[in-house]
Amino acid sequence: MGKKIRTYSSRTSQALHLLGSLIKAARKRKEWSESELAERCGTTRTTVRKIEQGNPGTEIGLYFETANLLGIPLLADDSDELSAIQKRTDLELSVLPKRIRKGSGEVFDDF
Amino acid sequence: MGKKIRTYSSRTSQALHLLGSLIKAARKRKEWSESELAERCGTTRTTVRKIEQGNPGTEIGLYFETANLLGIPLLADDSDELSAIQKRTDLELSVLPKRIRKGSGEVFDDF
DNA sequence: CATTAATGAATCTTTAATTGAACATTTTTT
DNA sequence: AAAAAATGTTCAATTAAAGATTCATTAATG
Repeated sequence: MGKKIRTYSSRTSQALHLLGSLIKAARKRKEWSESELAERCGTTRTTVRKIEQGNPGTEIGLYFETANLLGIPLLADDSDELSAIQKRTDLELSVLPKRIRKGSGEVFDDF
Repeated sequence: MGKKIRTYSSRTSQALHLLGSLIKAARKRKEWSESELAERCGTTRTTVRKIEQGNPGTEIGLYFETANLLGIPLLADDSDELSAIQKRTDLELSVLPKRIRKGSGEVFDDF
């Protein structure tokens, strides 16, 4: 009966709202209408609209596609930097235990 | 008949894969199992798993919630910085035209 | 080495998002 | 002021994700 609602931290809402605004501003700088952006992203105006509003329920892939298309760098400024960070992360993962067991006691704060 | 498949740019896939790896590494540093993280995020292991794999179809809200919980800063280092950027973006939006018309000719590269 | 729990993986149901459409509103241009 | 196009808003139908469950595998522990 009670619908199951998902809640998000204010930090998440804040960050998503900002991301949406950044996308909207970038689109206007490029002089693209909502429909134009939607077409370029392979989606619809309805969805572009949700993205620009910072909707949490929208799939991350479309957010990233949109941001990329508009030249908004996420996580890193370029593909090479993404690779570099990926490499470091993989290295760290190879050092961390493959599985975490409760009560293992150890603390891994060496990074 | 043919299923409609959505494709993503390599840049998007790369960034999402990295984000998943960053989340996985952060979880292990905190010594949380997949189930533990899922519970804390208000979701399930199935979904946490998709996130750590960088699945593009998963909702962005859960990605952000997870990252926040693990102390991975997205877009800005803290809430105050988010607010500051939001303020600047709103200002820019107030200057940009409310609607974009094709063939308006003008170029807005003053930012 | 035996035990135990985390991870990997697959399937099915439930739930929600994307899509596509239509229409009203409002900004921008002529 | 009129026209045209972008934006705001709502809705039903389609499609896909989240959730729940089960089972196999394998790393970590005593």
